[in-house]
Amino acid sequence: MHSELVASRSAEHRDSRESKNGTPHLDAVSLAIIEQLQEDGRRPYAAIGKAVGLSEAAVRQRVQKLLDQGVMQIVAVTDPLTVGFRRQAMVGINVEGDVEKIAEALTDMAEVEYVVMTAGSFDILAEIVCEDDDHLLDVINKRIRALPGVRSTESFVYLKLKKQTYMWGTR
Amino acid sequence: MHSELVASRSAEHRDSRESKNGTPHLDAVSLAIIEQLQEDGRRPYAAIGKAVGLSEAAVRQRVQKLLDQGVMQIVAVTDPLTVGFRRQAMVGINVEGDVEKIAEALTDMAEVEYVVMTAGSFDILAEIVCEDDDHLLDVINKRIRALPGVRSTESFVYLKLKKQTYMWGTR
DNA sequence: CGCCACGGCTGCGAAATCCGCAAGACTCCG
DNA sequence: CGGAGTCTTGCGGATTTCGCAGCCGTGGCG
Repeated sequence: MHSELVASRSAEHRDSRESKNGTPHLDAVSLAIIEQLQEDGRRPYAAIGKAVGLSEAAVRQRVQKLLDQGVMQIVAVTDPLTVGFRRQAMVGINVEGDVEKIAEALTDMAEVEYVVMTAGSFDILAEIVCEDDDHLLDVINKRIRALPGVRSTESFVYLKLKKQTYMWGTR
Repeated sequence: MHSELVASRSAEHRDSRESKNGTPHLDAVSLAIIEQLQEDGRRPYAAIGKAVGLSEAAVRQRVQKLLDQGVMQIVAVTDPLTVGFRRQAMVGINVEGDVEKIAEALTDMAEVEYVVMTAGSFDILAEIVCEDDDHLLDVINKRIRALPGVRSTESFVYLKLKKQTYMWGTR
């Protein structure tokens, strides 16, 4: 079950070439495959192969590897509001001490859907998905602020989601 | 080509029942189907049917409808940093006048991947995906700040993406 | 009440797709 | 030159997808 995107670091068989930060090297063909799947995650391998100039089996193997490596995941995405989660918020967090450690702790919370370390007036931005106000309040005040090292937080409750895309590459 | 999630408003055939805000009604079975596809966007219809207690064809129809309605999209998602976009940022924006109008304008920019209207010290949060610093600078300073009505902006450049999930429901 | 239209579900075959396997081609390196 | 590793290709067989026809429960309407 590949839930996380970044965490997976199996590193079993040494790959072609890794750039120094540890991310696997992606050639133009893999990029093209990803691009295809960003348009339609269920597009058949044969169609993708035709588009990128590869055989069906080749595409299948590359896709499988991309999934195994955690470079990409194929999933259904929705507007949470449509699916019954009525409160969402972005929370900006300031940390004293080990930022990475706090980020890890946030990662472990089920309600936290998105965690990114940033430069600027916040150390961390975290997106939270909750069922209602009580739930949201609980997560922010009882759980996040309770983490040792969290100096302060600022919340931005979502009013309306206007855009959500996954198609860099199609430009 | 369903790129946007929220924008789609075809409204051709009147649906079963809509709640007052215009979002289609989702029963427990459709929720369960979405949940299945959040785990694996390529899971076969038959397997989903077995899991939610429906025939293969029924699942197929419901999935197709969910896609057509724009309730859900099945796509590949990646960490943009891995795919060659080296600069990302969240931008908080303050607006004077029509917030919705600014949000629409942001929606039309290719580099803007995520737009949400919020309550709090920003009116809008927008996520930007760029190829390099110059590109990012250009988008923020030349394009966003140039929009009439944008009072001020604050940028949070991404240092590291720690978590990215799409599995509310699997709790 | 009877009738009909409609949406959703089921159960099939036919076509397309997925998947595993084995063999060839290519690159890199000692 | 040889070998290891990876990528690619080309198959069958199992699986899945797709389209269609039929069935059923609901709701509108005379």
